[in-house]
Order: sequence, then structure tokens, then C-alpha cells
Amino acid sequence: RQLHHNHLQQNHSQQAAVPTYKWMQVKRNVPKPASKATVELFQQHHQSTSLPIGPSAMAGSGPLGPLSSLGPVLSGAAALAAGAGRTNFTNKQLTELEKEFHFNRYLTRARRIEIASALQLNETQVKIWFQNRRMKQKKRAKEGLIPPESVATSL
Amino acid sequence: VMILRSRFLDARRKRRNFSKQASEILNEYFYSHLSNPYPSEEAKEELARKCGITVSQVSNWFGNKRIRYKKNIGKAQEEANLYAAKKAAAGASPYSMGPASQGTPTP
DNA sequence: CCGGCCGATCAATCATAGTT
DNA sequence: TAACTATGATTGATCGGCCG
Repeated sequence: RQLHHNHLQQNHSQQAAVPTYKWMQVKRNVPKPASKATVELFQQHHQSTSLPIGPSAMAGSGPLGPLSSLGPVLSGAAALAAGAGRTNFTNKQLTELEKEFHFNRYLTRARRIEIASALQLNETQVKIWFQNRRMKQKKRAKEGLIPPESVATSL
Repeated sequence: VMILRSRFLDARRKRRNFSKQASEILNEYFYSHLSNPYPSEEAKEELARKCGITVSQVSNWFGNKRIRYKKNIGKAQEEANLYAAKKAAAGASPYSMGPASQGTPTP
């Protein structure tokens, strides 16, 4: 990989009309489509069917509660390190993440670790998920006109 | 991952292609700024207004356009480029100017 | 100096609309 | 009507900048 700062700086193509600017050559690191075999193996190995994740312990009073399965802090990390480009989150994972997000839009380091372990994901993946989720909400708020995401939903 | 993905992960259903006119405006901007097809937030807002779509849609359009343009290079792109270039040159092109565009990357 | 967040973007993919 | 292609949207992850 290499650095890249866009703006005009093209190639020398005799073709009069298609210069090939820098932005056209930007390549990101998204190696493999993910080695599913590996992922699946990891998955089923620790697929503790029921996620013992309690929506955290209410506003940080009773920090960490149920979380049990703690070992694999890197099943996802392993997959990612192995060159897994885009991880395919399972609905279970998405559901739990969504649940947690509804609870807290931001994660504490501790909570992040809990979630990551419980869902067999990377701490980074969880972090990024929340980041993207926040951006998504913001975007929907701007357009869809559904800004605050009424937490209580007292309709 | 197989059959379970259409619960809340798909709001993209029922999309509508943009009007011919909107596509024309977007393409004109894109090709007249081929050196740097990254419209500013303000430009996106204006394009959105002219095209009758949202800013997000404008962003999506440029995102897709850039990626798909790269996926070819030397295909219909050349043709499309010429088409747009000629059109822009022909006149009535409010996007003739730009921050750092101009098809004259003189080194 | 380091890690998290933001804003924008990338890149792959999904699902549908439009063509053939 | 089926097969194929064009295209808008979604999303996990990256890039560069900013901040504590």
C-alpha cells in the first residue's frame, strides 16, 4: 500500500481525452473476500447460542454483569489478521450490537471488550461498528427527519 | 447470512432511477471535474437541488460513479468523457470553473 | 506519542429497474 | 417470461485530520 493525495497529476497517455488522474488509481487494503472456511470454523467453535449479554449494567452502575465466555478475544481478530477483508456479521451479532447501541451510543473500553468477546469479534470491529452506526443515525436524522431516535419510544 | 438478511438490513428496496435530466446534470459535473470529481458539500447541495434528489443520493451517485469509472478506464468512459467535454465546451455549463479542475494538468 | 472519533470515501454486494 | 445489464443503496473497513 502507499500514500495517495489526490489532485491533478496524471499519466502520459497519448489519448487526448482520458488522462487518468490520481483518484482513479487509489487502491485500498481490502485483500481477501474473507476465508469463509476459517471464519466458519471459528464461529461454530464458540457459537454459544444464547448471548449472555445483558444490555450492560444500566448506565454504568453495576458494570459488567453476565458476560461469561471471555476467552476468544480474537476469533474475529484472527480472521481479520488472516486477511479477511469484509467481515460478514451474523444477525445475532448485529442484533446484539444494535441492542447495545440503543442502550449506549458510545462504548467504554470495558464494554467494548465484553461485547467483542461475547460476539466473537475484534475490539476494533466493535469500535468501528459503533462508529459507523453513529454516522448512520446522524445521516438518517438529517434526511429521514427522525433525529433523536427516541430511546424511550413512548409512542 | 443466507436467508437471514432481509429483516432490517434492507431499506434499499424499491429504488427509483433518477430522471434522465438529473443523470445528465450529474454526469456533466462529473466529467467536467474529472480531475477531481469530489464535489464539496455546497456543490452537492446545489446538485441535489437541481436534480431533485437528496444530498446523500448525490454522494451515493458520485461514489458509485467514481468506483465504476475506475473499473473500466478505456471503455465507454472515453466516449462518455468526450461526450461530456464537448457538451461542456458547447456552452451553458455552470460548472466550467472549479477549485482545482481544468483539464490542463500542465506539469 | 497514542487511541478514539468524525467525515468522507472505498469496495464489494444486494436488490431492483430497465433492456434485450 | 427469462437472462442480462445498469444503477441506487447499504455497509464493513480505510484514510486523513483533529483532539484530549
